[in-house]
Amino acid sequence: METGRDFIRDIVRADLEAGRHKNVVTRFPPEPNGYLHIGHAKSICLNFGIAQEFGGHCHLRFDDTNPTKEEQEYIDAIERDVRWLGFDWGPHLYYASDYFERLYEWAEHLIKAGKAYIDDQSPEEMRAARGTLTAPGTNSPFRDRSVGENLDLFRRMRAGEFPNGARVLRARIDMTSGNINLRDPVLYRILHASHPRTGTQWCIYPSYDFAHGQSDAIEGITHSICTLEFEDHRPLYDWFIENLPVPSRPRQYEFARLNLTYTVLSKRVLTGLVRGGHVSGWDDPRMPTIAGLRRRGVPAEAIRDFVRRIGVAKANSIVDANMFDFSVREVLNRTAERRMAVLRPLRVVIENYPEGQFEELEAANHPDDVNAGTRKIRFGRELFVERDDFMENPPKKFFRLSPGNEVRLRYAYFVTCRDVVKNAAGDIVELRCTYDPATRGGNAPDGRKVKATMHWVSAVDAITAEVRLYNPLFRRPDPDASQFQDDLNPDSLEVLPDAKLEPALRGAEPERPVQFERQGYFVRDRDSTPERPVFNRTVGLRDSYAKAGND
RNA sequence: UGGGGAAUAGUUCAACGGUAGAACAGCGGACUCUGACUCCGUUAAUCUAGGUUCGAAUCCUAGUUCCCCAGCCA
Repeated sequence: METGRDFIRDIVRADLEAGRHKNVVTRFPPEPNGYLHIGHAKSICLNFGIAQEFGGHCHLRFDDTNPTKEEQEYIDAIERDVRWLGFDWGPHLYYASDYFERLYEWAEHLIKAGKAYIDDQSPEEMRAARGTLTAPGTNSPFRDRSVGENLDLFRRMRAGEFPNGARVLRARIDMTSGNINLRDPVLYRILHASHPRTGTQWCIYPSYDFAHGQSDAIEGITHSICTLEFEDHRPLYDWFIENLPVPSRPRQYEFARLNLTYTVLSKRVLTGLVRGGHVSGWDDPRMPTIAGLRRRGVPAEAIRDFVRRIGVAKANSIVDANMFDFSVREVLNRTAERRMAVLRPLRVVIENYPEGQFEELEAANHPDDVNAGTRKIRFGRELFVERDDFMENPPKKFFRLSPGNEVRLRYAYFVTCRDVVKNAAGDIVELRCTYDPATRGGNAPDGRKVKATMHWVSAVDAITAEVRLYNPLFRRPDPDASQFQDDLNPDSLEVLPDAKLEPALRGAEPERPVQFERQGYFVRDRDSTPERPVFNRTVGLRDSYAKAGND
């Protein structure tokens, strides 16, 4: 097992060596209020990865303390996505809501110790009394209620005697603290709402701060790993652990969340994209969600490889999306079988090939893997080639088809363009070519070379398909999350309605990407029908010709 | 002007007082029945200023810049 080197693994290793724990226990704690995205994948790989590497285990725990935002659909989707990513929580599936009763008892414990009180202030009053970043807060007029009164009020809160927002339970810590999280944080609020798991059993719910660390302690989590924005919650996390009779002593560590160029990894924004109809759903292949990436054809292995490459640190950063594409190509180049498909077809007639005649040629399924075997493809008088592979007036560096130029049709013959047929509007509608029968299979006996090999599809055999090309959802490398609509890329989806596929693609399976030679990696989409397959482009092949500015 | 963090090639991450290194991106080349893959070469960095030390990215001091925090969200 390759053990990565990062500051968190260093800490875990040191703790184990020092005998502070005999077993490492981590957890991935999503709130079920949206789908998981590539940023969560970083956390999942970190938490489950550490557990694997050090022989411990990792819990999946839903942080379901806010019933107004959480849904069963998200719980199901999250489980599915974590599993698909390749991780297993075994029997360790938990919910913060499993601990509601114990958390309630611990709240009473704090009240009895004089360390928590019921505040009747309105949200506005509380905000005003909290002070500012530079000015201290002021004590609530309800801060010194008796233990008896606090207990009575808290029990009546639980009993449902008060409407939403009427009162809260707060910790009594320090309204003048420089750390605003310590200015008497809210522990419980009244929420008359149905919870996906506890139904209407409760009408008061613990806050994140009051639930998270205690849940960690209950489960015996040794290393509670979260993102940087929780760094200044750590003193509060520790305060609860120290002031409550918890069964273990977890510690929180923070790392920098993932950012990727040309995308936004914010649940708020992703939810906005879905609800605003900017995408077709959480699994729209343009989405950076796990479900979207899966539908686009990205293998789980590529996501894991990517996460390994980017490392873990505490500095805010934005990873170049090229790194992600690299990992995707890395896996797909190795695993995807090759096929030929013409995305934007241009008809070719081989003038010296007999009408009605066909022959079978053999094509390799993978250039570097003979075990992948071969398949037969049919050649005939009428073919399709890529429109981009022909230029009537080619620039100097263009090696593909042009009038008078000879190229190779992959696995077939050398052909030469003899004539260009246009319609009344002047558009090229057909190419007239000749082939050299001596070059069957793709090599010339006289040793002459061609500078280009092109993919093609036999016209009578071709399957017509819809192909969807995806471009970044945002047009700026660093989109403004607060007004993401302004930065949306209007060309993020490009639909090619008339692609021509070789017949072997009829049996393409979902989640089994193939390479369309010279184009990229594609996968069959679930929108396919028997009559009309639909393919998604997972990622294009690198194209040094286009990159050189030769579009 | 409060509290908490972070600063190393264009980007992401290493170097844990002892030769600043990798990956991605870029550039150049080789190979090629995918202008792919692969291979070779190459450009390129310690936030600033002092100090400690034989020796500092690393330790100390002062400063600069960036990020997070004023939900009854997580």
